[in-house]
Amino acid sequence: MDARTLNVVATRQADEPASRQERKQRTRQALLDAALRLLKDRTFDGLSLREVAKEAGIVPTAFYRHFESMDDLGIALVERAMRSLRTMIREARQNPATYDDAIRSSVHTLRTHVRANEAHFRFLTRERYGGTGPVQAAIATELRLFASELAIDLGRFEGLTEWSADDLRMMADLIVTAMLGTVMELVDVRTPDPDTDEEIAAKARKQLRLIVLGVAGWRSQ
Amino acid sequence: MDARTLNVVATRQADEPASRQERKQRTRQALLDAALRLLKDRTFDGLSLREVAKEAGIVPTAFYRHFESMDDLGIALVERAMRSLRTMIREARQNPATYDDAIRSSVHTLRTHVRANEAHFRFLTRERYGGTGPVQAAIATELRLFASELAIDLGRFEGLTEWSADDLRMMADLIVTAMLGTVMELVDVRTPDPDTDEEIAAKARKQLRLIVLGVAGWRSQ
DNA sequence: CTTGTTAGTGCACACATGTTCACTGTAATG
DNA sequence: CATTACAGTGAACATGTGTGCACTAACAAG
Repeated sequence: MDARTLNVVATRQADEPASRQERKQRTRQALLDAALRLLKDRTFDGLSLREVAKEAGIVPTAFYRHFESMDDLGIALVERAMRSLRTMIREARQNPATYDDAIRSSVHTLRTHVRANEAHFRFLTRERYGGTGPVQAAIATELRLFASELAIDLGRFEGLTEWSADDLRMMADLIVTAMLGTVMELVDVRTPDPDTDEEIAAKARKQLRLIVLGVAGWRSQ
Repeated sequence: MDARTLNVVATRQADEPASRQERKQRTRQALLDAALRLLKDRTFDGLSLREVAKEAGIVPTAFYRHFESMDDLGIALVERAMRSLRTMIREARQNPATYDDAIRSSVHTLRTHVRANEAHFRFLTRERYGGTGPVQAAIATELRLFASELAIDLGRFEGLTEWSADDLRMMADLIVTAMLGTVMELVDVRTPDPDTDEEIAAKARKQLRLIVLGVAGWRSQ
């Protein structure tokens, strides 16, 4: 049913001998991938060390050669997923001329990046809202940071240059929340096809347009 | 530390004898409450039957007299939590005169109801985004329904009477997402105090105002 | 009063879990 | 070539898990 084999460690490029640390990194990555794969229909704290080890094709005890606990693995996962997110943001940032261009291109890169890194984004959104413990905390921190940067970016748009930092932050938070909602929708589709994706993207664009239109009439109370 | 005792079953009103089915319902409720209590810092699928039974003060096997599985318990929990939500909505619905009144009173009832039923709302938001399986599905369905009703309500406001059903739905979804975000913030505060609550409420009001202001400039593309 | 129903008990089972420990084979280092 | 470092193994542990079964005691119905 699934092309990816269970024993990921065994799946190396044909017969690369590979150095020692290279192989180590490889199984470390295999553990992360295994976890990500299992997280498709399980919550992080409904996930056991043994399960992940088995899925990665190593014995449970070998897990400790790479992470000192599942929480540790979780944090590493957050870091990897956030790298995906940051890559996306950088691409979305190439200064757009108008609001409409910004919206259109942002939603486009969101859509493509989510589809290209489904597991990462699923993990991020799931654990952001549903998680507990260090993992949820780590994600919350990263996203707060991300919203701060967005607030700064927003401050450069016309009509927003006079806004207070507080108001910019509230708008940034609204946008982040709305976009995470969009990510959730994309990632929760069981069999993705371009039509439903476009539907979701269209809705996201409309939501952003609605928010942006509000700027014209805004005065802080 | 916590006033609520472990053995909830034993905690009945002094010495009410109570009928047979009354007592049954009582322990059923005790199981639901126990689960809700444990869910404060655990995910639903990181929750074991034995744990819940122990917290409720009964032996694991007695669990089956009330629910046939944990998923079953989960669904019952969704129903109870949704009753809280519906009660809230009904209160928020008393037809307000202006947009501003609607926003102010809605956010107020949101805030008070969330604080009065923290566990319910925490469960709802957590499992909405972070959950898997039947529980998450049940919540998703209920919230979709809720958004539909909100869309209809919105259609009666001035400036929105001409909107297409699709656009109303997209606006309703945006509002629901934003408000769930607010619920999350409220429920994630470790030590709630009126000041931070008011801060969160103020941000929610601003976000709603921003959205509503967008209505004036809207034309569907 | 007798009888049947049933919420809750206690024991048992076959697992799954996290972690420990002594081990092995092989790549890296001298 | 000899030695060391170390990723991965396999057996073992104490504990937690879901669930089956025979049970008890108290209530409800006849």
